Amino acid sequence: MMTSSPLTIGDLAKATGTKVVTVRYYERIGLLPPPRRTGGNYRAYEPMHLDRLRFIRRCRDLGFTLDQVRELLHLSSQEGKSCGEVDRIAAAHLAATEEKIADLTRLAGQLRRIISRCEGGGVIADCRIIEALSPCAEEDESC
Amino acid sequence: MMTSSPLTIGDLAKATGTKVVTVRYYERIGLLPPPRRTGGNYRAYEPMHLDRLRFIRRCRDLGFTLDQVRELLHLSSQEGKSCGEVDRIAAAHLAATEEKIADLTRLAGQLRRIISRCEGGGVIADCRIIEALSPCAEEDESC
DNA sequence: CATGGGGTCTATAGTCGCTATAGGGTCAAG
DNA sequence: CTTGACCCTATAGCGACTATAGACCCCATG
Repeated sequence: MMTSSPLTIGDLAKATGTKVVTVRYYERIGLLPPPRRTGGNYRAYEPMHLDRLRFIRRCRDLGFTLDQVRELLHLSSQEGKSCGEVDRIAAAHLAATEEKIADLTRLAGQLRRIISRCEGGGVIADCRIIEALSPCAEEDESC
Repeated sequence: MMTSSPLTIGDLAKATGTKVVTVRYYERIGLLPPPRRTGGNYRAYEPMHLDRLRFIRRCRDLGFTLDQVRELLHLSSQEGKSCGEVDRIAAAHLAATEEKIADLTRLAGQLRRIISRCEGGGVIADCRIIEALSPCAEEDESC
C-alpha cells in the first residue's frame, strides 16, 4: 500500500474543479487549513485537504453560503453531537431556495406577459415593453 | 392647476420605495441625472426624476441588471427607433431567469432528497446530511 | 434667539464569493 | 542554460448596494 505524495495547489484545484485562486481564497478566509510548505514555499496538500475541499465544493454546488459551509464543517467534526443543527441549516437553505424559485417564477411570468404584448416590428414610441416598464404614478394625470 | 415643488432626496426615495443612499448611488453611476441643488446644497428633484427612478425600480424589481436598465433607459428615449433591441434585452433576461429557475429547482430537489434521509434524532457521526455532503473520491477505498 | 432633532451632505469602507492583475520566484524538460 | 508552466504575495475589481463617520442644514419649539 503506497502513501500518496502531497499535492500542489494546481493538483488540488484540478481534483476538485476549483480554481487555484479560489483555493488560496478559501485558505485566507479560514475555510481550508493552511498546508505545510515545500522548500520553494509551495503549498503541499495532504489527502485531508482534498476531502475538506471536496466537502466545501459540494456544499457550494448545493448553494450553501460560505458561512453555512463553515458551520457545517465545524459540525461535521463533532461526531458525538446531535445532528439537529445540521438539519436546521439544510432545511433553512432549502426553504430559502424554494422562496427564490417562487420569486423568480412570479418574475418570469411578468416578463412573459410584458414581452408577449410587443409586436416586435414597431418603434420605441409604441413599444409595449417600454410602456410596461414605465409605471404611472396615481397622481399623474397623463396616465 | 398647481405646479409641484421640487422633491428632496428623502421624498423621492419614499415615493419610489428606494433608500436614500441608493438614490445617491444611482446618481454616482450615472443612472439618474444629477438634479439642481438648493442654497443649502440639497438635491432638488423634478417630476422627471421621479419618472426615471420609477422606471429604474420597476426594471430592478423585474430583475434586470443595472447595465440592462441603463440600456433600456437609453432606448426608451429614442422614440423613433425600432423596438427590436428592447425585445432582445427582455427576452434575454427572461431566458436567464428561466434558466436560473431550472437550476434552483434541480438544487432544491437534491436538498430535499438529502434532508429526507436524515432521521433528525441521531448524532453527527451517523448524519445522512453530512454524509451526503462528503462526496467520496473514486480512488478512496474507504467508500 | 438658542436648542434639539431630523434630514441632508461628502467620502470611505464593507458586504459576498470570487476574479484579475502585477511583479516576482521555482521547477523540470530539452 | 533557457524556456515555459507552474507557483508566490499583494492589491484591486466586480455588482448592487449598505454602513459608517463627521459635518452641515432646516424647522419647530421654548
